Amino acid sequence: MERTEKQFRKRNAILACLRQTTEHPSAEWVYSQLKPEIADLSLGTVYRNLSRFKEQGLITSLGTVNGVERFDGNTEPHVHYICSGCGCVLDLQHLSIPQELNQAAAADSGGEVTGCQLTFTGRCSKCIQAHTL
Amino acid sequence: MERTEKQFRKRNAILACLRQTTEHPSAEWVYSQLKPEIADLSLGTVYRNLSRFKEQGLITSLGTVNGVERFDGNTEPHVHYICSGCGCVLDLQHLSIPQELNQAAAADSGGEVTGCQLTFTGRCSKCIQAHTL
DNA sequence: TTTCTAAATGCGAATAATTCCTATTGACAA
DNA sequence: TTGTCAATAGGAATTATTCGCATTTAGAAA
Repeated sequence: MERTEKQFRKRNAILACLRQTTEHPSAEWVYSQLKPEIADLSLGTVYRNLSRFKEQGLITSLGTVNGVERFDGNTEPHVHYICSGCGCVLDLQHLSIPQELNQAAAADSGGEVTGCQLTFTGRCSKCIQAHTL
Repeated sequence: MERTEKQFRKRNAILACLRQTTEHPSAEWVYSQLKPEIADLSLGTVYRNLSRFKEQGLITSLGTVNGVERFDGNTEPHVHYICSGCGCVLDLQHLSIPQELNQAAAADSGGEVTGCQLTFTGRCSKCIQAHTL
């Protein structure tokens, strides 16, 4: 197990990074976080593993914000808020996605439904304040 | 008006293209649709105008599907279904976004809410059928 | 008409996020 | 020790999108 620890050291670090933050980070962000402690980490590895995690369902993608893809280590269905000013992403803890919609969506689309995303956009409080100053 | 017609001929054609289709197209798609009838249309003009329309609120963006941005000429709030197989986008006509959520989202985020997107993902009926064959 | 200005565009270069390719390394089995 | 296979580094390649600049055109002014 010491061996597998070493074998998957980078992979584990990348996943752990996603799990520990609420930043909904980009590949670059993960890279810049881990690089100091893992000197020989390469950006390609971050991309490769994020893509693998995504297809394994270990993480999800929020889509792109300002042209860069953002990931979420929390796979529980929840609602997002994306600020059009600074690009930050918040979890809206007090809102939930009505689960009965999934069946309705499957019926309406005629296909199968595997995921659902509810996202609000607007200017966050920080951006409003900064603009007001 | 004949003059303005000519002056904005390409711009109008691009907007009309978005309005007339339910394809939720990309810039390239719009370009390839219009190019035959407007021989001297350039892709840059399509990008430039789509971006302008978006910031004017005349169209909306769905975000990217397989790395390319997709647009919607229908600005009425409605629910989308994106197929992870072929990348097609459907409008779910029989579902609606609970409008009372906007206030709750504003309260929960602490900022202001200007938009909301509800998107389902899965494999569309065509892709299921193709896979079954 | 002639001239001027500003907006719209074409076209090709530039940018930047992401993916791809190849050599290398390390883990494990035989 | 040898062989195999997965994981990775590093940099090149790809590609959607944006930018810069010269050109055209509409409409106003002279």
